[in-house]
Amino acid sequence: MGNMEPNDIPKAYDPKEWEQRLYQKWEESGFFNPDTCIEKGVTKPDAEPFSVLMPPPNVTGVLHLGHAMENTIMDTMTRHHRMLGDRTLFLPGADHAAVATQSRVEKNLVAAGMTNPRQELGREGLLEKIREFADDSKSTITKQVRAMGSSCDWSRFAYTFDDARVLAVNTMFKKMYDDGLIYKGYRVVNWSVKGQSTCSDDELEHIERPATLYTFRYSTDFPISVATTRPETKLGDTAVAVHPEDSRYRDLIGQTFEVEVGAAKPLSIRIIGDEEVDPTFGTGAVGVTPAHSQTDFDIRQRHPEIGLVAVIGIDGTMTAEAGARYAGLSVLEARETFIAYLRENDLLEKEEDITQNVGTSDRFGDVVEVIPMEQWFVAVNREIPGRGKTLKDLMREAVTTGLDGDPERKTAITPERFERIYLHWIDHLRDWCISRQIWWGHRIPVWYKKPTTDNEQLTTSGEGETEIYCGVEAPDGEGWEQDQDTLDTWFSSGLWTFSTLGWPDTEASDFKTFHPTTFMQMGSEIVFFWMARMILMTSYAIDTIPFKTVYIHGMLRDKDGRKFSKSLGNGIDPIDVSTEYGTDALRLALLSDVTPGNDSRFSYDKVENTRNFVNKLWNISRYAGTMSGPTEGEAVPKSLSDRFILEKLSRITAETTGHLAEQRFSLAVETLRSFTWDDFADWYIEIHKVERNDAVLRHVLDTLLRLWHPFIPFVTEAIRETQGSDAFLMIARWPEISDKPDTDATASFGELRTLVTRIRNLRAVYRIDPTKRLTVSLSSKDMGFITESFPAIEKLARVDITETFDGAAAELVVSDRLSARVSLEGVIDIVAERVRIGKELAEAQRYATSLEAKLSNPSFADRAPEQVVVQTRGLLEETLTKADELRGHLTSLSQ
RNA sequence: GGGCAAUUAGCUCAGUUGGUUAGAGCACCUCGUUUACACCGAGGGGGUCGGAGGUUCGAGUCCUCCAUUGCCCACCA
Repeated sequence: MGNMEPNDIPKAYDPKEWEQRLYQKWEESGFFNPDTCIEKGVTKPDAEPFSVLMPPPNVTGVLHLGHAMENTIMDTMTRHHRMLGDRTLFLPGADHAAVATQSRVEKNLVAAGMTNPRQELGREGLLEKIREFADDSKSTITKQVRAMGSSCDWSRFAYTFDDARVLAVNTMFKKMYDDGLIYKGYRVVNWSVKGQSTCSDDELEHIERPATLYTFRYSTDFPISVATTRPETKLGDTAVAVHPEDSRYRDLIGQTFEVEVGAAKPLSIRIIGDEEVDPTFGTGAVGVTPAHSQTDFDIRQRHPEIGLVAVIGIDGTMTAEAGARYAGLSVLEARETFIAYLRENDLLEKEEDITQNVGTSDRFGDVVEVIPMEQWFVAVNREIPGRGKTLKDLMREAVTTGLDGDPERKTAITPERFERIYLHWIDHLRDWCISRQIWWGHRIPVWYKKPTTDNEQLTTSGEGETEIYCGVEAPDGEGWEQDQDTLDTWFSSGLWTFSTLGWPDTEASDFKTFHPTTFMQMGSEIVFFWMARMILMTSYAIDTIPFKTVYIHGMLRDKDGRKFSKSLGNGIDPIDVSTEYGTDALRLALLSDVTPGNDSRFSYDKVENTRNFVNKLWNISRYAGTMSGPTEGEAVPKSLSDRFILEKLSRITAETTGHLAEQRFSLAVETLRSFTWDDFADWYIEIHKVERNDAVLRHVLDTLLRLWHPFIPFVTEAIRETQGSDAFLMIARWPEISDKPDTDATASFGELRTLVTRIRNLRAVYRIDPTKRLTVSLSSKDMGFITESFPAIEKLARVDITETFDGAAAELVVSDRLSARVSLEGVIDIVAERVRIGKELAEAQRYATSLEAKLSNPSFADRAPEQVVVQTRGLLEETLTKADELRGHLTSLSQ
C-alpha cells in the first residue's frame, strides 16, 4: 500500500479492516519463527535467546477471556523481546487434558442419547470419538489464538498427545521407574465412582455441606465411644486410636476387642496410642478405618499390626466384607441401616449437626470415595539414586537456593508470596497417584506377560509369576499385554517446557538453544498442578529449572466480581469482544488495572475506554499524516515544547522498558497511555499546530508506535502501513534509552502548562465568551525561557501577549519566577476577582505554615537527608514568594 | 482450624525501595460545531487512604491488634 493521503484515512480506526490481513502478513513473513529471523538478518545468530511456552489450552472447547489475557501477556513479552533483537520463540500448543476431555465427550454422548458410552463404543470406539472432538477443538483454539494477535511460531506447534510427546512421556516414565521413583502399590486412593477412575489429591474440590456427627459405641461392652460422619465406613474399623498420654484410655492401649456390630462377623478392634490424636477433641478417641481414610491409612503405616478391611467397593456399594446385611447396599443405605442398628441397641450417644468439607471430583462432580487399590505412584520422599536427594528436595531448591545452590538454576516467582505458598504445599505433598482408569491419555508404558497356563502349579501358587516390562516401546515377543491404565494428564504437562523442544534428544538444537525457557506465566489456581510438576520433572530429569521467571496472575472476573462460569451464564467470548471493539482494545483492557497475583475484573466500560484510546492513537497518526515534506530528518528541538516532549519521551521509554522487564504490564500501559494522550496529543500536537517542528513530531510518533507495539500490535502496524512503510513494525528495533536528561525543559514546560491552564480556568470561572481573545502580559525575572513559546501560549490560551496594559486585570502567579496579568476590562467585576485571589492566598499561607512547622522542627533538620531538607526549604521559599505577590495583587485591586 | 490476599474519590483500580499539597479511567457538573479525533476538546467538584495503637524528623507505604470481604490449604474423627 502506498502513502495514503490524510483524507483517504478513515476518521475512526476499524479493526475489521486490518486485523486478519495483518496477522496473515506477519505469519507469512515467517518472522514468528526465530530461525527465519536469523536467515533474514533480523536477528543475529548469537543473539540472546528468549523463549516462552504457551500453557497448552485444554482441547475441551473454546477459549475464554482468561486465555485471552494469558495470550496477551505472553505475546506482549514476546514482541518486546523480538524488538530487543533477541532470538525469540513463543511456542504454541494444546493439551489432550485426559479426564477433562473424556468426561466432556462422554457427557455429550449421553446427552445425545447413549446410556453408557464406554460399554456401547468400547475402548477404540470411544477414543475415536474423543479424537474427533479434540481435533475439532484444537482447530478452534488455534484460530482464536491467532485472532488475539499472538505471534507464536506455528511451525513448532505441539500437542501433549502427539508422537513426540508420547516418546518424552514414555522415556520419563521408564527413567523414573528404573530409578525406583515410580512404583505400583496397594494404597488408598481417591476414587470417583461416577468416573470410575482415581484422581489425585489436587483434583479434589472441597465442598462445604451439612452433615451429622454421630457419637456411638461399637457395642455395649466396648470401653470407648467414637464419633463419625461416615458410620457405614465404621464396619471397616480395625482400631481405635487415642493419645498415648491420655489417662482415660492409657491402660487400654494394646488390647484387642472383638465386637459384634450386627454384620456378618465381629470387628476386631485394637486400641492404639498415636501422637496425632487430639485428646481434647470429641471423645479423644478416633475410630480407625485404614481402608477408607487417607489419615487412617497413614496411621496404619505407623501401626502395621492393625488390619485393613475394605467395606466399600469401586462401584460405590458395600462389599461382602461389610457383612451380608450390608453387601450391595449403597453407602447411604448402609449408613441408615447401621444408624438404625445403633439406635435399636442403644449404642448411639449423640447426634450433632455440623458442616464438613467433602472432597468431590472436580471433573465428574461426585463425592470421592477413599478406597484401597493397586495403583501407580510417584515417590516424592524417596532418595533419587546417586543424588542423595528426594524429588521434594529438588522442588524446594529450585525456588530457594537454586538447584545445588546454583543461583543460575533458580526460578524467580512473581509475585514473591507464591514462593511461600508453594513451599508450604510441598511440605504436605504425598506420593502422587499417576494412574487413571480412563482411556483418553498416555497409556502406562508397562507390559505384563502371564506365565503359560499349562503350568498349573505356578498359576495357583500366586507367587511373582507374571513378568513385568517397562520400556519406551512394547517389548518383543508374544503374550505381552500393556497396562490398561493411563497417566494423569499432569504427568505429560510436567514435561512441557522440554518435551516441546526435542527432549529426550538432548542434542536437539531447540533444546540446547531455548531451554531452560525464559518466561512462563500461569494462573494462581494452577500453580500446584502444573508449576510444581514442571519443576519436579525438569529438576529430576535435566537437572535444571523449566523457566527462569514465572509470572502468576489472578483470575479474571466479571464486572460484578463474579467468576465467569457456564452455570451463571456470564461467559464472554473473547472473539466477540475483539470483533466489536478490536483485539488491541481487548488486549489493553486485559492488562489495565491488574496487579500480579490478584484477581481483576473485566467490563465493557473498560474495553470501550481502551477502544477510544486506540482510536486516539489512530487519529494522532492521521494528524501526523497531514504534514507535508519528507518523513526523514533529524529530530532537532527548536523550542521549549520540543525539548520537553523529547525529554519526556526518553523518560517514558526507560520507564516502559523497566516495567516490562519487571512484568508490571499495567504500569507500562498507564505510563504510555498518559504520555500519549495527556502530553503528546493534548499539549504537544496542539503546539505543533503553530510551531510546526515536523521532524520532532514524527520522531515522537515513530518511537511511540514502537513502544506501543508489543501491547497493541494491530493498530500500530496498521499505522505503520498507512505511513507507506514496507518494513514491519513487528521487527523494528525497540527504542534506545537516552542518558542525557533535560530536566530544565520539564520544569519550564510545566510553568507554561500551568500558565495556560490558569488562564483557561479564569475563562471558565468568569464565563468569558470562548471566542473572545484576551490580552495578557507576562513578567519574569528571566523571560528567555518562555519567549520562544509565545505563539504556542497565544494559541492554547486564546490570548494575545503584549508588553503591558492598563485597566482591570487578573493577576496570576504561576511560579516564583513567572506571573501574568490577564486583561479583564469590562469582563468581570473586581469584587469577584478579589475573592478569587483571597482564596488562593489563604491556601498558599496555609501551605507555607505547614512547611515552616516542618522546618522548624529541630529533629527534621538533624535526621532527614540533606536533599529532602533543601527541597523543603526551596518549596517554602517558592510558596512565600507566591503569597507575597498575591498579597500585592490584592492590595492593588482594592485601590 | 491454618495460611495468603484485599480494604485508597460514587464505581473499578494504580500508587516500584517510607520524603513535594494522594493519582487514573468511568460516572458527575459547566462550557465548546478550533480544519487528527464527539470513540473529541477545555474547565471543575469529589478521598481524615477500613478502625485503633506503635516505630519514625516524616506513614497510603513499616510493625501489632481488630473488623469486613475473598481465595488457598486441611477428611475435628
